[in-house]
Amino acid sequence: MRSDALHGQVQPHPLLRKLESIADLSDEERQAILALPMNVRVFEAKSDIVRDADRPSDCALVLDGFVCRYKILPDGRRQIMGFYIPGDIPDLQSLHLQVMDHSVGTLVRSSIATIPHQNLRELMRHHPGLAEIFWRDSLIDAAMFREWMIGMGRRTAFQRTAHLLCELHVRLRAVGLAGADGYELPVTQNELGDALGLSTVHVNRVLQDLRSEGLIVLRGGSLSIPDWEALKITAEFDSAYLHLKALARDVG
Amino acid sequence: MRSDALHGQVQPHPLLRKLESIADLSDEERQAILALPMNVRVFEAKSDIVRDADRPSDCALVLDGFVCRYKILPDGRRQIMGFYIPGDIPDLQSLHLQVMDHSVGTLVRSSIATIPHQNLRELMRHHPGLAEIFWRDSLIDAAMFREWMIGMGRRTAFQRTAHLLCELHVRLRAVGLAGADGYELPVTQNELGDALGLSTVHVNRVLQDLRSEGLIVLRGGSLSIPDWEALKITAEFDSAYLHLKALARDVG
DNA sequence: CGCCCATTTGATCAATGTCAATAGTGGTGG
DNA sequence: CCACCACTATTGACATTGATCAAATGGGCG
Repeated sequence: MRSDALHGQVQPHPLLRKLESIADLSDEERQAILALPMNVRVFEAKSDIVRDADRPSDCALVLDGFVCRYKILPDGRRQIMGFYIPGDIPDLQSLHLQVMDHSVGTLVRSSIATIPHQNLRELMRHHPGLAEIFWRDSLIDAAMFREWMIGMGRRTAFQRTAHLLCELHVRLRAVGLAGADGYELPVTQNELGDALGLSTVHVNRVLQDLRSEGLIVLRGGSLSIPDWEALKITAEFDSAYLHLKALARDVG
Repeated sequence: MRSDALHGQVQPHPLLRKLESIADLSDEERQAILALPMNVRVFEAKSDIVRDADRPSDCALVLDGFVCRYKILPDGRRQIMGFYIPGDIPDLQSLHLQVMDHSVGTLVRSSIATIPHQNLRELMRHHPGLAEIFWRDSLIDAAMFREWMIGMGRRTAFQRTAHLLCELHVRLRAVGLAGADGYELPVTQNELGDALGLSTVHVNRVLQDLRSEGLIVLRGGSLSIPDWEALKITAEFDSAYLHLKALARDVG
């Protein structure tokens, strides 16, 4: 038994939380995770953690904050390809893809733990079960990319925006970082636009539409969702693609 | 030495070709791959290999043909999320994600080898190097999703279409299935639209533009690219995201 | 020959982008 | 505590891309 199982209030390691949201861990595996060497470093808002074309020698675990994966096109336009929250390792792929094909950066001041590839490789060599779980995590990441593709290819700006808000809600809840009816969303409309493939101006209008339909209350980076079912329906949101372990009684 | 190394003309196993395009294999690993049990089955054009919500117990290896990953939305619209060619295993993720969150189907009559999960797991248990390579493959898949997202979010229909044609060319060449200046593209304009997030009508117009600019010659499923550099430039195509092993002297 | 499917064309419409200006808002130095 | 600054949000007018609808053309095949 882990010691903090005695009182539910204690926050376990963010990475443990995350992994346990998508798979079961043995005590041994938990210990091994906790034993990983981590170099914690605080990044200011809007700064890069890893850059396009880098060849990282370690992975970045988000401990606190809000991070995104993005790519800048030749003409300066930016596409954000995913948001990452505490417990996520946005550059896990660098373990097996030497060269970064995009960048990873913070949206707000974030604390990031750096874990050498070498230690991750050793961990997985000794714990094949964990290797599977990390692989699984990267597959879920890919599933999120697919879902975003569906949105950008076939959903309206309105639906797509609602869908993103649903995704973040479910993911944040899965690691205990969202309340029952909302969460902190420290993302500017410009950043939302880059993630959704929309202009800032249009994001602004879509958000107003979502507000006026009573689907969201968004004010100063704080989002609340008065009627989850309604939002879910307009977004055509089905959390199956997140492949979370326990969705039964939860949102989703 | 593998026996067919004696004469370069012999086509090795499609899966070997594919894996060797993204990583180095030892002779032992090659043998192990060749020893995989495969159940070959021919699928007619436009038929499903695996369906959304299925729980597959094996993976599908494309031996011949042209396959795609897609999802149908509630209102019937379709988004194609990737094209798969001989050597690809489009549902590799089913190894670690129990439930399919989309479908995989053929575009043309294709022969598909079915490999039980169990055998793949055993293979990887005995050959951890192969596990890494398969993981790497799934990460490259994810990189392609990201690139498509960039296209749908931030590129015009024109650029995006050109980009897709570039991607397919490089991927087909990497496994020896494309000539120096073109390849067979057995995909209807409707299917292209579903992949690019465009209407069929618009795809038609974009293709005409590409033709009239002399960037492509497309006729009856046969694509030729008169000036690769020109197409690459208009598409802003950089093959880095495909993480192929040898791009040096090749297209890319 | 006739049919089915894919391609092509034209006309019009709707969603979203772009440009430019105006308001908030929070943080900072004085 | 206040004025100022930089960034973010909001609004309006207009431009553009790409969707939609409808119809015609073309090709392959039983």
